[in-house]
Order: sequence, then C-alpha cells, then structure tokens
Amino acid sequence: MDKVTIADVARVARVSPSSVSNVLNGRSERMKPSTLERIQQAIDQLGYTPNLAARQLKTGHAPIIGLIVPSVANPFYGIFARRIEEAALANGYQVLLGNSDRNPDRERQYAEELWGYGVRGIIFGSSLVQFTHLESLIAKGLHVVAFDRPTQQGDRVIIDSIGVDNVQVTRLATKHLLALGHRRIGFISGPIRTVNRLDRLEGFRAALQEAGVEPDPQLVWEGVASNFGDAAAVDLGRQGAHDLLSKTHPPTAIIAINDMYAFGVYAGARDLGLNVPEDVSVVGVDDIVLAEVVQPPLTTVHQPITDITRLAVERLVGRLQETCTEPLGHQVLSPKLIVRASTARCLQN
Amino acid sequence: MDKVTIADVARVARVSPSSVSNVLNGRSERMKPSTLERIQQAIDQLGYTPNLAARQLKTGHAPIIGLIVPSVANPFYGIFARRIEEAALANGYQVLLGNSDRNPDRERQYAEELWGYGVRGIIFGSSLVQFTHLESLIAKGLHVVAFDRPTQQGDRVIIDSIGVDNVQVTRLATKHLLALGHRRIGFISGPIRTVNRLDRLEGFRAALQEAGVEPDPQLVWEGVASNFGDAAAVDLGRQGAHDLLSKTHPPTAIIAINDMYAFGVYAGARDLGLNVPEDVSVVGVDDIVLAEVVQPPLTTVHQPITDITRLAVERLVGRLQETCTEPLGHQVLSPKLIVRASTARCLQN
DNA sequence: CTGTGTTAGTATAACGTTATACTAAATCGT
DNA sequence: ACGATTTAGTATAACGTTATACTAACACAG
Repeated sequence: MDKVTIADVARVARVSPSSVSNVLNGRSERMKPSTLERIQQAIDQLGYTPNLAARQLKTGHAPIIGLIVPSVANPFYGIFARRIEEAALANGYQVLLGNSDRNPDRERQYAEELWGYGVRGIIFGSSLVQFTHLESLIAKGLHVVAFDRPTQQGDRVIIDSIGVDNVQVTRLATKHLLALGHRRIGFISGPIRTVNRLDRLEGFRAALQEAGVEPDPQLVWEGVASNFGDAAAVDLGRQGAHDLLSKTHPPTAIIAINDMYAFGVYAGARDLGLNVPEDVSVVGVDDIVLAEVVQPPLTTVHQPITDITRLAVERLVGRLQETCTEPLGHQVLSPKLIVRASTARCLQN
Repeated sequence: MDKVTIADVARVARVSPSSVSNVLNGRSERMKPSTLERIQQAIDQLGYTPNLAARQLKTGHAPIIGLIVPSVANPFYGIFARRIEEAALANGYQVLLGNSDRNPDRERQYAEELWGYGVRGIIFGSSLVQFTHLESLIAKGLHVVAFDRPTQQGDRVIIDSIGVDNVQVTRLATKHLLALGHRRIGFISGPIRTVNRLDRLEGFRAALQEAGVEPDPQLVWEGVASNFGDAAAVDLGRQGAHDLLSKTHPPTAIIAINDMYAFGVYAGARDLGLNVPEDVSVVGVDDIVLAEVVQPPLTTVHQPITDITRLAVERLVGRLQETCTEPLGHQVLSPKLIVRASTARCLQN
C-alpha cells in the first residue's frame, strides 16, 4: 500500500521502465498507440505518481521557483505571493515560499535549503541593501530576481530586478500634498534597510526641496520592529502617528511607507481625536484591495503588482531555461497616484 | 563551480563518503576529534550543501509539511500560513505552500505533487465537505490535518482536524445581535461548500430559532465567486450588502462569514448612504489584525489562530513521527466574541 | 600468545528515475 | 531477394546520498 514505482507500472504494462519513462516525459511519438494505452492504463490502475526526488536527482534540477518574502502575513506580500504562484504555474513551475522577516541570515538559510532541493531560481519580495549573503550562491549558479532592487553603489554582483521607480513613488505623493497646501509633511516607516525604503525617503526629501521646503528631520519617523511585515506594520504606523501628531508643531499630512502603515496612521490619528483628512491627510503606498474599502478611502500610490510578478517570473524562467539574453539589470515600471478621500486641502496656515 | 558532492568533501578530508555522511547526520561520537575537524573544514572550504533530493530519495521522506489554503491573498490565510510556518520550523520542518481556491481538483493535484516530493503530511486551511478526492492518497499513507473539519455524516475516512466550534461562532454573534434588539439579521457568505460555512449558517439559524425568531431565507445571501478567498471576499461582501440593504424590508444587522466580507459590507452600506452601526450593525468572524483598526472597529468572533496552527503542526508531526497515539479525530477550541463599535442597539422597531 | 573487546572507521547496495546508445523486427525501394 | 531505412522499443549506467554490515588495527586480560 505504500510506494508504486515505475518498475511496477512497467511490469503491469509488460514493457520496460524506459518506455514508461518515455511516456511520462512526452517522448511517445514513436510508440504504438496500443502500447501507449497499456502504459496509461497501468499508471491509472496503480495510481502511480512519479517520485520527484528521484527525477530531480537524475535531471539535476527541480521545476520549482523559490520565493522569499518578509512575511506573507502582510496582505501586500500575500497578493504578491499569489500572483507569483499564478505566473509560475503558467510557466510549469511550482513555488516554494519562505518568510524571512528581512533577516539576511534567514534569507541565506532559506536560499541554501532551496538550492539543496535543486531550486536554481529565487525571487526576493523585498531587497536588502546588502546582499553579500547571497553572493556565494549566485556564484554557484543561482539565478535571482529581486523586487525593487536596482544596482547599488558598491555592488560586486549585478542581479535582475523589477519594480516601480520608488523615488518617483514618494515624489508623486509629496507633490500631491504640496499642491494641497501642506508644508509640514511627516514620513512614517519601519526600519529603513531596504533599497525601496531608502528610495522612497529620498523621493520625499527631493520633492520637498524642489518645492523650496526644507525637510524637517523631526518629521521622519523610523520604527524599530522585531517582527517585520507582520501585524507590526499596523502597530508601527499607529505608534508613529502618535509620536508625530502629538508634537508641538505636528505635521498636517503623513506619508506612510505602505498601506498597512497608513491604516495604522488612521488608528493613531483617531486615538488622538483627529480626523482624516480634516485634521491630517494620509497617503499610503501599494494600493492593496483594502485601500479602497477603508474609511476614508485611502489616497495611495499604486504598484502594478500583476505586471511586476509576471515580469519577474518570466525573467527568472528565461534565465533558468537560458532563453533570455537580456543583460542582467533592472526593469522599471511607473507608479501611479490614486487620489481618494484621505487627502484634503491644508487648512491650518 | 557547480556541484560539490559528498565525495568531493571526502576526498579533501581524506576519508570515505560514509564518514562525511556520518558527520552530517550527527553520528560522530565514535570518531577522532581530529578527523571530525578535517571533515568540518572540508565542508566549509568547499561550501558543500547536501543534495536534499538524493537524501530524500534514500531516506524516503522529506522534512516538509504541505500547506494548502484557498488563497494566501486573504489576510486570514496569510497569517495562518505564517503561523504554520513558524510552528513547522520549530519542529524541524519546512513548509511548501499551495493555493487551491477551494477547488478539489487543484487540491488533489497539489497533494499528489507534494506526495511525489516525499511529503507525507499536509495541512488543509479550508475543508471541503467532500474529501473523496484525497482518499486514495490517505490510503497510501498520507497524513492529513484539516482546519475546521469535524467528521461528517457519510465520511468513509476519518482524519485529524482542529478548529473552533463554528456553530458556536455564529451563535455567539447572533445572540449578541438579538440582545441588542435586532430581529431582522442578514447573513452574507461566499459559496457555502466548506464545513465551517455550513456550520456557521446552522449556528445562525439555530440561535434565531431558539429566540423564537423565524429565519427569513431572503436574508441569507450566498455569493458566487470564480476566484475565492481573494480580493473577491471584499467584493462579495459589498455586493451582498447592496442586495440585502436595498430590499423593501432590509435587515438591521448583518453577520459576515469573515472579516474581509465584513469590510465589504462596510463599503456596501456606505455606498447606499448608510452608517455602521447607526443604520446597520455588522459582525465579522476571524478577528484579523485590521478588524480593530478599521472604522468603526469591527465586532467579530475571534479565532485563536496561534493555538490552532500550533496544535495542527504538533498533531501532524506526531503522526509523521508516530509519536502521537491519540485516535484520529477533531480537536475543538472555543471562539470568543469581541465586541467593538460596529454593533449597536437596534433603533428601528 | 590466544581470544575478546573496542575504536575508528569503510564497502556496499540500494533509493527511483532518465538519457544515451543500442537492437530486433518490420518495411521499403529496386 | 537484398541491403537500407524506419519503427518500436530496451539495456545500461549514472545522479548523490545513507544504513547496514563489515573490517583493520590495536589494547589488554589471563
């Protein structure tokens, strides 16, 4: 009742294991239809499923893409993972998922584990500034596609990457707020250790300076979290809002590093008896499904997640099958500001 | 630059592959410390990582737990998956995740694929009423732990299961609304094809009848979805709210099958110019992180997700390692009503 | 100096699959 | 009727690991 092997199938179908293997791998053109049918029947009758470990050992690779995200408990990465899986399936690959909490050690550990399973391609859902922890694996032949990680100064290895222009993301958000008359704008984020967060902070500052507003370092709030990407996002946003909005000169608008933080800012403002957007405008980033549903509907910067995930998988599969000849590098997409009801004209001047 | 095998390590350390294997598997008691050290050094020097496929082929099993959920894009399953992974890691297992959209064919397909990888235990995050599609795999020796699936009438196979008492879940919600004076209570759900949804509907009806209120079938709204568990949840909740609340005799309160649906109900009510809870009370199920953060904070029935996932993994690991001697069956936990601000006394009598 | 025991390993045979190179039988052109 | 070609498969040797059973070398008691 335990394991049915290719040899069992061969015996029942009265052929050699080779023939069964040929059928399994679609090399059945030069085979009598009757034989093919016998083999098919034997497979069904015995309920045979190939041992993938053996197959993989023999062929040297697994039709699996690794996916490492900070935490699938964050709805953004939930939908991200879902779309990656869809695209992978469409290309004949399965997805093996790991949560890293943005911890380089866990990333490396996972990557090595995946490598051991014959996985030769990994997609990273969040990209630390440093990736020296992956260099040795890349040198061995691991293919990597990162989300949001254009080449950085000092990189010794170049990798494929896809994402929106994150400087542009916050530039859009900031300009929108400036146009509404806001001058004191807060910026709330978790630990700024990833390239996209760095870029978003930069875009925020750049847009202010271009408008002749000197950025106030007091208004940039960087949370410290032990467990990133999780429920923590909402809590951090809330905490940041408490801190920023109870200052003597509080900001009149807040840009949150992503929508979950923005929801936290909503809660934090409410805790202080402030209304969004009358007392404080809020902008998020990502445009997750709930952004449109919360009250007030959230003004946010949309990421074309379906395009990003599709391109990421296609690029990775192209590398794995050596059909992609593009040089390694970053593909950039455009973010889009979605104005809803969480931002309003600044009244307190 | 490609593959380093155990033989390479053995050569460098001037021992046999067997000895290296012994070290890898912790059987190094009877080995000279100097030899052990040589082997360790060779491993580090060559950057050797064992080929898990080969190991698995040899040992016959993989230290992997399969996890099949409807869709990790649903925040509830996101956090569910995260907690399962944590518990699995603590027990020395990795998690391989698949999204099934509650489609039996995809469930079976995934389960077979996992079986092929040597996975001998799978956790199901959602449990269809029928599970004949898994019987043959269970007969082969697959261990299954289901979330929310006590044995049903007509089951030919008994499986392990863990979850809250779902009849109780909606009973709590309904009693709460009845106590607030509501008599016309709506029930909004997606396709009722899982045991927990069936149970929740039953609890709802039972509580009404116990209170002497005849359930009105018109107030039970069952959505049809092509892509479950996804963004669809919010949309369905919204659509259900539109339908129910624009009736000539609309309900004064609505129970949503889960929190995402409840958020959709918020949006649907707002679309019609109605306020929660003044015009309509709303209760959800799950108590996801956002339930506390949305406006108004959602009254919902809490599921002890961390306990559930921990118990599920422990039970599965117990089966896999044959250390668990409990008979197969259902472990039941208690749901808890969390009253927040989305429910209020019924004014329209 | 024999026999027993211990130490520190090693040889061997799988695990289930697949790609390559082979072959036996049938068909075909002339 | 003969060699050449095609058809329909098959034998074989890995892939990298591990568990079992083995052994060589040495120590030591009597």
